[in-house]
This record gives sequence, C-alpha cells and structure tokens, in this order.
Amino acid sequence: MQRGDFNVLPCPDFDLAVTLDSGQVFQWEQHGGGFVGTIGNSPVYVEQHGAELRVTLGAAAHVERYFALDHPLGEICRLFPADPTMTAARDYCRGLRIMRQPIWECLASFITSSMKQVAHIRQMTRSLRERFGERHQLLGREVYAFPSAKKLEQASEAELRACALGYRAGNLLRTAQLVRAGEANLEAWRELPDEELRARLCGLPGVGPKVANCVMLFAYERLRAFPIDVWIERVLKQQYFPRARKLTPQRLREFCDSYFGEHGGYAQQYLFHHARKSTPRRRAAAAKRSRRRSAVVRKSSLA
DNA sequence: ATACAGGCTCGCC
DNA sequence: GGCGAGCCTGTA
Repeated sequence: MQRGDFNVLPCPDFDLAVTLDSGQVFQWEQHGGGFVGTIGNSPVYVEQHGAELRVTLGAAAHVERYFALDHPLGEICRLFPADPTMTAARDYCRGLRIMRQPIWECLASFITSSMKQVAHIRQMTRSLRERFGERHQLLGREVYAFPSAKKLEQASEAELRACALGYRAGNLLRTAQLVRAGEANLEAWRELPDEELRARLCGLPGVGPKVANCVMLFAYERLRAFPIDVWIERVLKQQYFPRARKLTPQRLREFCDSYFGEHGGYAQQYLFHHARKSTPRRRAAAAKRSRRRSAVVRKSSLA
C-alpha cells in the first residue's frame, strides 16, 4: 500500500490498538497492519505508526472526531486522583481514549451487552451488521455499517434472536421502535443535563444505570459518567474499601462520583482496562471459586 | 459437562 | 422500595 493512498494525521497521546481493545467499541477487526470498520456509514481503514495515523482517503476528519483526538489526554490523566491504584492504571493504559461513537450504534450495542463478555458482544453486533447493515467493500473486504433503528425496527424479534441476542432481542426491538417513532429523540437528548439524560436513557427497554452510563460516556461525551460493572466493583472494593464489611451500591456510587470527579469516566475506563488485562483469566476464575467456597462455608456455619 | 458471564426486569415481600 | 429469580447463549 502506498503512503499516497492514505490521509495522514497526527495523533499524539494515542494508542489505537489499546483503545479498540478497551471494551468501549466492538466492531473493529484487524486487517493488514491496521483495522477496518465503519464510522457512521463510511467504511474506514486505519493504521498507526507512532504518533501518526494513516487512514482511508477522505476519512481523516471523521477519524479525528471518532477517536476524540482533541481530548487533552495529558491534562485529563494529570487530574486523576494521585493514589497508587489509579497511577498504576494510568501508566498501564497510556494512549487510551474515550471515543465519540454514534449514539444509536452505541446504545444498541450496549443493550446487547448485558450478561455477556466482550467476545459475545462482538459476535452479536457483527451478526446484526451482517444481516441488517449496509454493506461496503474496502481493501478487498466486506465491512458493514451498523443498522439504523428504522432498519432494526422492521425486523421481527425472531430475526433478532437469530443473531444470538436471546432475551435482549425484545429490548432492542422495542427500543428501536421508540427511537424510530421519535419518542426517544437521541440527538435532541444531547442538550439535556446529565441527570435528565440518564433518566431518559433508563426509560428505554433493556437500559439500566450501567448501560445508560456507558452510552453517556461513549456516545454523549459525558466524561463524568462512571459505569459500575462487576470488574470495576471488584477493583474498587479491593483497592479503596479493603475492609468494609458491607458497602451498599449507593455508597459506592457516591464515592465514585465524588472521588474521581470531572473525568471519572476516563478514570473508570483506565481502572477497568487495567484490571481486565492484567488479571490472568485463571486467577480471576480461581478467585471466583474461592469466593463461592467461602460463601458456602459461611452458609453452612450459619446453619 | 455445566456453571456462569462487563445486567435488566418483574414479581414478590 | 428492596430483594431475588429468570432470562438466552457461548465460553471456559
């Protein structure tokens, strides 16, 4: 591939591979030395060489916005709380950026995410793209845009279930209907303050606080939004409340919002990625088993 | 093989 | 208004 076939743009403080592997987006696939995917309806190839990106001709502006290359990452990281846990995560995740995803695509993807691991989410959303999305050719490959709400609304629940969505199919379908009908005007919701936006999102089928916070963070640029999932909960309890006997979800929530502050979402993503990538699977599984064992022990000693 | 995942919802108390 | 079970499917 000739250099002239690409647009080149600078990307200081950015690590493309880490960002794409951090659990905020599920579509990008490796191709050659880079990745293929779509930004909105445009097929895009992007590869990183040090502090510059080479991208499909004409896509530079989209890429810059999508990957939030304008976020002042150095400053954001400097403002993290200066504790050992946060510092380790910051050093581990250098170049990880919170992206700006199209709202519907992000919302729909996270509706499918409940009780699923990243690999599953990738499969389900790829299946949705391949069956319902617009097809493009790029570098001899086929890439598919994420299907619009209108397109998904026309599907039957059975067709969505065929994408391995299980019980999530009904939620996705009903949310697509609300979006299509304009009852949920996702673009207009950009104007809402955080609390109201969260409330609106939580009013959609299949959307609770965790999913709502993901969508706020990854699509609505609400960098305070702090999704709490089982990984983050584990990290927070171990690192910040090692001896708390009972810590209610509400107290944990209050701690996150006040302690991590303005860029809490970034802090969350760094803690999350660090925990997920630096905890060997076997160790995580072993920890789980031992927790279960001790739960059994507690129960039997109660009886 | 068989629990169990990066949750949400509804029904029960 | 808090708590727990059930939901589908792929994976370890």
